[in-house]
Amino acid sequence: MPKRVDHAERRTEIAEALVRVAGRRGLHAVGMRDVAAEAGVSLRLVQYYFQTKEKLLLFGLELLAERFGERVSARVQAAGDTPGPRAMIEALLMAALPTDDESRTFHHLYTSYAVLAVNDPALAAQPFIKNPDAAEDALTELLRQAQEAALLEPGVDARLEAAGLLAMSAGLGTGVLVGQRSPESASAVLGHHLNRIFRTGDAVSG
Amino acid sequence: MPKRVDHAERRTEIAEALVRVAGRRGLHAVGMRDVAAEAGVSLRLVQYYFQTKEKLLLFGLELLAERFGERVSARVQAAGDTPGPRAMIEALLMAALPTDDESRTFHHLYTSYAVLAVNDPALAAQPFIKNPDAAEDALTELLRQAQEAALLEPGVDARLEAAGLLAMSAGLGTGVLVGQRSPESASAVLGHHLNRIFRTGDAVSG
DNA sequence: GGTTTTGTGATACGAACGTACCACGAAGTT
DNA sequence: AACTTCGTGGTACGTTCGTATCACAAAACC
Repeated sequence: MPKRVDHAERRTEIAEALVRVAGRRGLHAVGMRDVAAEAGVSLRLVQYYFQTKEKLLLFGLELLAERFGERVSARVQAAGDTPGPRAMIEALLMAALPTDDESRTFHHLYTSYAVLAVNDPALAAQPFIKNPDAAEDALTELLRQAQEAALLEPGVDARLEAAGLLAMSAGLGTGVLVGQRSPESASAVLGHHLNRIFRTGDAVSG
Repeated sequence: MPKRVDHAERRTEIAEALVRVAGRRGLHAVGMRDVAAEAGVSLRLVQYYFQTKEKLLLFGLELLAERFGERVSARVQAAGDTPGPRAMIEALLMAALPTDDESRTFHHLYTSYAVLAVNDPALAAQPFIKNPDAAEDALTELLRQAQEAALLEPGVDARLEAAGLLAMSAGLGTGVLVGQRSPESASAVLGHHLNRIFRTGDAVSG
């Protein structure tokens, strides 16, 4: 029976099953058996490709981060067609809000991992948790470009602003996730803050 | 042996033990036996005062919310001595940042509960999770007062601003919690945003 | 072609968990 | 004084979980 199989591919399939089932039932409620069932393989196989649950979780986080990074990039690039850096900045921030199933799952699981990371050094060491975040650098750069194009109000510090906006987006995301706030209201808040940073469109063209 | 005992008091003691041990080891890792040990009582007693683990968790969340509310109120009122509404606003926002053990535990556990609430209707229905938040109303009111005193830049929408600031504070708090960011850097970000909302102090007095 | 590696299944094991049960002594009640 | 209620201890039960073990067939290798 054993055809030679691509380990990396198999691991990805299983980790995807992990993400799916954890998104549905919560990361805390997911066991090896659930992942196996969701992936349509035996428990043994999950053990075979990942030796331990911790390794599976770690890989799941990597996958999650990678997939979400791709999603955000795609959205930002798609917004690149629209003229002006604001469209890209908005795309970056809005992509992180839990507006559809995919981003909801992402927010949910990322927060779950963040909570686990508080007591788990191995998780805390993962780049996606630990890093000053590629997103912050990217957003800072976008803000700088807007600044050079004289699109921003004076007195804006690009780096601090980027950090604040991302934190706000994350915080709003959690609010949406737990049902405190609608996606529309979250994006209204974000929009208002962007309005206070960008100079008014009319004034610029006039 | 059985002296008559105050149930409410006992329940509080046990729930405090839950909060302590969960803050140390993570909510997901806490069992009834751990709570019993931490509270210095038998497993049976935890069962006696709370029939089920779910009820214990629910009560723990209530306690957490109540205690933290008191903390924030105390800080805000203490800042009331300093002239100007900005001090109070800053106190409100900074009190939520995980700068010491107490606020760290609060952030950690609140986030844990929020994650659980995604898949647990009983938790999601808890006021502290569900409500548009007393904090948002309070902050909105403070901003309105500042606005009437002509302390804010024009174009600020008090309610949207309040929501954004709270979300930012929460997001920054998570960053601090997982070690992405230092408390100092978080409060710098918050401070910068407040600076952009408040009119410059020099200009006001001059 | 024999042998080692590789992929897969089934199942067992020990620990931990939430909960339930049994027992008993001290207060309170009548 | 008899009886009921309340607080408490100890412990057992059934489940679930992560992991380990045994077994075996198809492929790869020499």
